[in-house]
Amino acid sequence: MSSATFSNPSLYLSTTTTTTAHSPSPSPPPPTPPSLLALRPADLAGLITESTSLRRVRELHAAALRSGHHLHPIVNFRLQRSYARSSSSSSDLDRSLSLLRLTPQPNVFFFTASIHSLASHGRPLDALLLFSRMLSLSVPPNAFALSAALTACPLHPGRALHALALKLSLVPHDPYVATSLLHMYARAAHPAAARRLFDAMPRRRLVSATAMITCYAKMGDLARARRLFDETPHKDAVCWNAMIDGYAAHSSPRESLRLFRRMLASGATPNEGTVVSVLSAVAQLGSAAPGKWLHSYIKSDGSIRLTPKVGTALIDMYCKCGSLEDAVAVFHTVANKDVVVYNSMIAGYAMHGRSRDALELFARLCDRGLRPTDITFIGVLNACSHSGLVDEGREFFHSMEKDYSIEPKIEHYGCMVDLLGRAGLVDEAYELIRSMKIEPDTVMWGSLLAACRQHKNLALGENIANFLLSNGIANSGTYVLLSNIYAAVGNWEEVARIRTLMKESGVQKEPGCSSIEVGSKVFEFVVGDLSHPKSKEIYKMLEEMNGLLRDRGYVPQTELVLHDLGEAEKERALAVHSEKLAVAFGLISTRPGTTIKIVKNLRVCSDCHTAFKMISEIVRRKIIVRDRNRFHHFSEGSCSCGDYW
DNA sequence: TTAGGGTTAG
Repeated sequence: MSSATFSNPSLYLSTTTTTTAHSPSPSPPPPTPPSLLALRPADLAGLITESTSLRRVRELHAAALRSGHHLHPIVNFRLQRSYARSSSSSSDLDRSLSLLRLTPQPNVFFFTASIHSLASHGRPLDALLLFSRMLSLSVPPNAFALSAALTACPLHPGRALHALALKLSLVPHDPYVATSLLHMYARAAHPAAARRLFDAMPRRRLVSATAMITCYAKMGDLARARRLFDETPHKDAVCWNAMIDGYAAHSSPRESLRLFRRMLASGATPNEGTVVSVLSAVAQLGSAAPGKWLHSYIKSDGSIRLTPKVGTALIDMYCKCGSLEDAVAVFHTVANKDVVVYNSMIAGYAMHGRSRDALELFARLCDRGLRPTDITFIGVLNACSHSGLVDEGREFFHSMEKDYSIEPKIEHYGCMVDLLGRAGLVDEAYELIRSMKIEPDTVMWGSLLAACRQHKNLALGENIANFLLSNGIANSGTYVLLSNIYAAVGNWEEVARIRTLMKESGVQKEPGCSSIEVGSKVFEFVVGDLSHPKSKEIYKMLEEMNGLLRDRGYVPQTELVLHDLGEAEKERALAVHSEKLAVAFGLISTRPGTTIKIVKNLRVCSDCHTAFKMISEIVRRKIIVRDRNRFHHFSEGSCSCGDYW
């Protein structure tokens, strides 16, 4: 439990109160109409309950203070409830808490409203403290107070609350308490404990089933989640969302999308949460057609507004589907943009290599008075890294701690290692890793290893690879990169040795896979794929392209081929890479002049990168490739990455 | 009175 999580426990935990604590508002109250001052407490209380805006509540609060009725128990309670219900800012919440403190003997209702407010405003530990304060004042808890305290409650105190619930005979019969406990175990990744509660409940309610489904889905146990989901009748949007989001969050975007279509067919009404989950699924797929369809669905459905959350998800989706223009258009339409909206747009610019735009947006974010977050800096550093902006990157990296008090995390170090490594400052990158207080991860080593290959730094590359191999933290990428490093310096004996080592240790390179969308259908290709019905035409086009490429001086980079093959076979192996097959298929099945969009699961191979630049010029078409790291926009013989990747 | 959804390097 970190003390930083407690916002200001002394505000309501202390029995002695200070002047400031008594004052509900630091600023002078607004002028009070004389008519309000003449009201009797009961009438004032009635007006407070009827008021629909926080502004009105504040006005009535001011009137209560002026007339001295603020200590009247009913007026006091109604004010507190109104603040607790509508508090959108922490100052409203604190106002509500100070009212609680003003009340001589608050009852359980009074406490519950505040506990609930704290818990639902991301202060679960403060909520728990207040709950324990209530117990210490001998106010008996009920189901309401207990379930409020359990909202967002962590496992350890949660277990104690479970015991208390048993003592009060609230479980398993009270559905609210039981479901709150179920949620608590679900958050703590204790599906077995959650399931025991669920099975003990006398009646299976939709909310509890949804909580259980969410629990399984969060754990990645999609099969169990789905079984319970299918067994649950009369599902509402939240229940559908739990399952749709489960698939989206565990790399099953197709299943997520399929379920969303079934949801629509079933007549259930999607809400904001649904579209946010489905948008993230579409972003993973990277296919523009379902994304566009979803966007028009949102626009046509009057009930789903373009809130910052929906906007963020849309921006992210468009960026990852290769349509930066649509993302920018959405960005400009979102009202009340928060920092997360900016973050998604900055990250979007970065992944498309539009570094200057990313940095400009960062400046605009600061101008608007928004505070950048750690994630903002990941986007910013990534932008620098993709364009070789070494000095800027260094500056941002230092500034995040110095000016914004954000301690760099492994992700930020990862960006810096990548930035320095790509720029050829391999030793500086290595020094940075060694200077870190955090343990480096394999990906970070991999990124440095890749830099060693790129800049032909054999000594350091070998050093790192041996370290990874002997410590058992090498992955298939380590072997491939090490082999590439030897190939780059022409040490073919070592290349052969690594290949044998790879075979012996049983590591296998993750198979590359490229997909392309044609006529709103997605086609996938692996290396040497022959499964497509149009395979013959695809290979014919490939051969034709190869001829044209050679005429322009293209030389296959056979040193990239890991297998022990003859030169001709190596060339053959390169020619049938999944991304080349996808582009060939695109060329034969789309109209001339249209953009070809490819999604690849790994980094685009450097030979394909060279080939695509030339192809874009030969056929006068744009080719957009999303690889594991970023986007490449090929056009007129060059790539948006400027060969810096 | 319950529940859930957005951004994240290589």
